[in-house]
Amino acid sequence: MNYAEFKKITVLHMKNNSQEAFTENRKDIRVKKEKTVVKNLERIFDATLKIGNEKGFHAMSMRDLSEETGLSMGALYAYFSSKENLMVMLQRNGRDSFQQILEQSVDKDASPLENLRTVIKTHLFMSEAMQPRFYFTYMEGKNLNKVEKKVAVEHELLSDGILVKILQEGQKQGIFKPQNHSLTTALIKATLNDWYLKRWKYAKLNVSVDDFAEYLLSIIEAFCLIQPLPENTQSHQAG
Amino acid sequence: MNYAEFKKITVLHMKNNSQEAFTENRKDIRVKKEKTVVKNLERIFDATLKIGNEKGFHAMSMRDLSEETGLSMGALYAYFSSKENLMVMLQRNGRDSFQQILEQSVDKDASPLENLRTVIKTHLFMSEAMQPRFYFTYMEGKNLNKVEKKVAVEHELLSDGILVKILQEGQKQGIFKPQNHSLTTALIKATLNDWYLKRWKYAKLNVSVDDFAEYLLSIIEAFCLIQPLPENTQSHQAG
DNA sequence: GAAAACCGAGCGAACGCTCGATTTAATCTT
DNA sequence: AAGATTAAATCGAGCGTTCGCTCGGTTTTC
Repeated sequence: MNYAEFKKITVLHMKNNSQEAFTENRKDIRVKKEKTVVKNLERIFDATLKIGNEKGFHAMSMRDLSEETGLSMGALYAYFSSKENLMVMLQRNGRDSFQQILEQSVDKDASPLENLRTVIKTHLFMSEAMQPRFYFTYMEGKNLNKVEKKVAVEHELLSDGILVKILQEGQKQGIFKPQNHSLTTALIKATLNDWYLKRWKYAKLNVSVDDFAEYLLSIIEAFCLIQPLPENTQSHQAG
Repeated sequence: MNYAEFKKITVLHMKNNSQEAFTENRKDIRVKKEKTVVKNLERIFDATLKIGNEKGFHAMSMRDLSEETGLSMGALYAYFSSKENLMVMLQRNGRDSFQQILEQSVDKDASPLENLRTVIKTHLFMSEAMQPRFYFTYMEGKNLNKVEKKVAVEHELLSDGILVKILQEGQKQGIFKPQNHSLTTALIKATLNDWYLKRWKYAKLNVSVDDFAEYLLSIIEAFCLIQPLPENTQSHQAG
């Protein structure tokens, strides 16, 4: 699987997440008609991500958001109860579907190595397709209140668990070396996050998301596999 | 070298960086006596890092800073010309000495492998000793103006260059495999940054900074070395 | 007794948010 | 089909508060 293939299959699944936001935040939303809510929530989310990525969520004023969305101040507050509530909605929204897609990507009948490759690529390709959202979630997560911060941490550990489980299964099958799989996973996640956090660097290095995936996987495999794979024919060397 | 040894040698070198800040920002500072400036700048920097890490720099008000430092609003503004100027001072300060210490840690007579190990540990141990500063610099860097952002990017590329050079030299000597050393470096940096960005996770995993260093190095060596080292006697396996 | 350092009330501007007025859409009546 | 009625959605000036920052006055230092 490469990014182009992934996009065709999965992007549609991720688009209609403002509909989820409607059902999950019904009580905070004063507008009745679902169609209207979905349409305007998407505008609000997109605008918030745009401005938020440019100058940070806290520096974004509701007047900025009003201008960007074309909605008045009053209209905006029909879709969320406060600025913080908007932030929480944005953080929650998409997190569940992210976890879900990651878990669905695991194939029970496939080998641990195949699953390792699939999960890493899925994570990477999702962040590529929704870079502003991932960047925003990472950077603004620290400004959440205690409760929401705890929820975010638990979600991250849950997501880490997918990889840990695959590594453990691989060890059990005698394919992967016995190692600290939680730590391996943490390091893998760090590099996966870097793809959307340090976009400018990889653009400068002329590295595509497919290049990145293959390179990262070759590192992980060199470390984890007991039986090293035959050398890849494509060269990794820079120009 | 482990963290305890590092701390004894290098921490003193990093403490007096508010003195540098004085000489570099003389024109923006109204207070004359160097001793007074150094003392109060350190209080201001420490307080800014503390509050900034708690609630973000933008959410920190000058009244917050006044309370935390024990200085009045008027006194504060004798040490910087604006809130943004304070941010810029903090970002610049320490960056040069960081680069300098990293470069000094490279030993021309040592092997590339030794230098790789030293540089990675030095980076890691510095971020451990000054975690609030590193966290602040990473998280608030995006809120800088265009010029300062460009300076930050150039510094990062400069710092990456140290590792790239070591990897290239290792390849030349036939110790390291021919690979995309810039990309390898980017991935290494991503994991190094994760150490101070996701502190809670490594605390939960009960991983010390020394553990982290050794584990990361074993991954890098598995990927880079042509002649694999004999298996480490200490087990990486989790409990 | 200057000079240096510090103080903190107060300025205009911008903030998050509200609410009565207004416009738009949906439903009912004939 | 057209007008009347009601409900839904939007509007934006204005509220109270807080923001970054200043400056005339006070305290500290030498």
